[in-house]
Amino acid sequence: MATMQDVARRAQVSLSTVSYALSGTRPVSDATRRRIEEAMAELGYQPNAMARGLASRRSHVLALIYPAMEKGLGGTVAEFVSSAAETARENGYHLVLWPFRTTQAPEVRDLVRQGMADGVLLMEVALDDARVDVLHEAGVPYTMIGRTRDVSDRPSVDIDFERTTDDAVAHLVELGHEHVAFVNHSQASADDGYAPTFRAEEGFVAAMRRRGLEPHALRVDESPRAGREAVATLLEREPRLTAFVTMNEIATFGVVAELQQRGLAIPADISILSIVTSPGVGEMSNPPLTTLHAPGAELGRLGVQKLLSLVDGSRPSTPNVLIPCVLEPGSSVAPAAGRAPDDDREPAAR
Amino acid sequence: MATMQDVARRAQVSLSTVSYALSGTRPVSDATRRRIEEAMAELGYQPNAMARGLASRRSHVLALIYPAMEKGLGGTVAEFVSSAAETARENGYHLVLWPFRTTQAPEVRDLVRQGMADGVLLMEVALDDARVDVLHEAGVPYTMIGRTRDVSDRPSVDIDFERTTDDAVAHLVELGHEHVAFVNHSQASADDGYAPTFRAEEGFVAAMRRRGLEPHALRVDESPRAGREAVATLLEREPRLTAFVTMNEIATFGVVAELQQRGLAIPADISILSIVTSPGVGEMSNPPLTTLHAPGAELGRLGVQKLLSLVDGSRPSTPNVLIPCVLEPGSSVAPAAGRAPDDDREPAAR
DNA sequence: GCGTTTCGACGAAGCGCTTCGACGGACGAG
DNA sequence: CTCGTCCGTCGAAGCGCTTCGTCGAAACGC
Repeated sequence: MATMQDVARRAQVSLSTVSYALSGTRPVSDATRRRIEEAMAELGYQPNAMARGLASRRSHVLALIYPAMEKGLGGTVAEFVSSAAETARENGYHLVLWPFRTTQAPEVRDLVRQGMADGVLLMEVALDDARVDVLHEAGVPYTMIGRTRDVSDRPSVDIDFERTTDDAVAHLVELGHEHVAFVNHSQASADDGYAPTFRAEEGFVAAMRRRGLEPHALRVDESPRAGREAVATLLEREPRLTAFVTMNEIATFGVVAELQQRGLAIPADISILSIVTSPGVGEMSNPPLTTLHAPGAELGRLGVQKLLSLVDGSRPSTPNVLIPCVLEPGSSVAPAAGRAPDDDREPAAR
Repeated sequence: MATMQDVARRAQVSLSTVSYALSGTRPVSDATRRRIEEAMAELGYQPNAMARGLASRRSHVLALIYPAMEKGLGGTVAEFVSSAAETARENGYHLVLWPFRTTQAPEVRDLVRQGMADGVLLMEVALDDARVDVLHEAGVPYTMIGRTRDVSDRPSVDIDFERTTDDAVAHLVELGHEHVAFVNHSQASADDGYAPTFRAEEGFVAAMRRRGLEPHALRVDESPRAGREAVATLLEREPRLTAFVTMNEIATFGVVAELQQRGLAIPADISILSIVTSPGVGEMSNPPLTTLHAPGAELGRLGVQKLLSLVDGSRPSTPNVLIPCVLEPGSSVAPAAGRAPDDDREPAAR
């Protein structure tokens, strides 16, 4: 493998001149630069990543701490990871995967100290997350996907749950729905400090109250069976329900199945609006679900960009952002039963 | 950040002795080793990854070239990636993500030359894949997930499509099914040289013929709509069909929907056995699908282990392996219509 | 015309580690 | 008691690059 020294010899210049030509840190005359570029091309030269990293104290590696979930990763996570990796690459960085859960803060600290990563992206932060503290103390640039309890000055990008739940409620209310239930993630997720469970619930409750409506929210285990039971519970609590907002993909399938089994047609009798969904999930139901799908790819891109602005002072800094979910029309939402047909159109959710 | 020099000073030994104590490359007395370990603990020492990499010419990084698919990644890919990352970490390696499609062999070559990765894991190899050639020529250790056209001596792990399709057919035949159709991936995937499309089709055809049965295989686009159309096409071709084997998750939902719409009960009238499925997909149908699910996690683990055995001569080498999919019972497969009820049990798939 | 900038290039000192050759002392063999 | 071995340790030479200080020569001002 050709080294920078080889290039220098071939171009009849000193090693350092090659380095400057490559980095642009100091001026190099056009003639010299040309000779160097030729030499590099002829030798197929590629700078050695380790040497460069050692000398510059810049590994050009970003680490992504992702949830090593037992349940397997959902499509949103995959989309996020993929988009993050791609964005990193476009900017000359590598993305390494660090599978660490909230409890593994010490491991994170050790890895960070090895200087392998210039910055860290932290997915699925819990409300109280020791990993964040570790990163903060270590002084490594980092960006959270999600937010810790205190909505502090810590750099983050996140889904805008308030906006998303409000959009969902608004969409349904415009169609005449007044009795709407919310199928949330499980109690177990809440116990783990999984933030979306709280933020979405609060958002839904607020959105309903704001419109003078009674919110019916339920935390439901991530299983079709629990989804079926949720329908039973919620319909008992409020028989006049005409719509469900769901943020629990697996349970949603149970909800659909149970409603159909009870002879309730979707969307004629009951509407279902599934929020924060993974790509393609809507299509897997019959009828296809109307969804507000999670902006996984966008989060990945923005997260990396934000992190890079922290790592590399020369890039424009980007502010903390909240991204709402995007409406993807399906066939599971219709005007509330009993409404005049001229209300038939579905207004945009935004 | 403490350096090895700091540790050496504190433990009153030379730099090199610390290095030997850490690596075990040369003997170090117990007393000395103890002093060194104490010093390391007191300083919170962690060896610098870049320096170590430069000096040893070992980055301790594995690269995973994964399909930067437009369609978004499926659960199997996510499971694979996650398991690969975890296995790498358990062995003291990092996993970096390189999103490159088949056409980006030059980019792969450049990155490899930068010496960032000790070895490369290549997902979703196409039948003819320039990336493999590049890796081969560069002399980097690599392992393919999947296989190229010539079933050569190239290191790989893969799903055992023959076995999986044969298991599927066997399972159905034991239940009395004689007219079975296969819903494959799309023609487009075949045109891209996507190997599973071919291997599974060949496997299915062979499995049917071996039993004296007529195979009905169809390549179907990855959409529910195409799945519905496939049902129409196949039922027209062979009205006596009692079972579908599907290897196309999105289309499968269309298949289910179309059958139900035609008043055909699943599994009473028609059985559906979905193969090479992502985790959790079965539960998303109503009734839940019986599946042979893809061993994503196992492939990830074995792929990394194989690669490490190539990278690091001191590890036991592992042979090329083919892993079959695993039966996950659901409620979409039953004895063929018209069969006696005493045949009611579902035999194990192998 | 001479001193002073400015520009472009050079040499050398690291970055923090691995690894090779060497060496002193303890120990067994003769 | 002496010589050869082996064990444990040390010093130094890189690994391939970045970056600082420096310096010659061309360009400039008065």
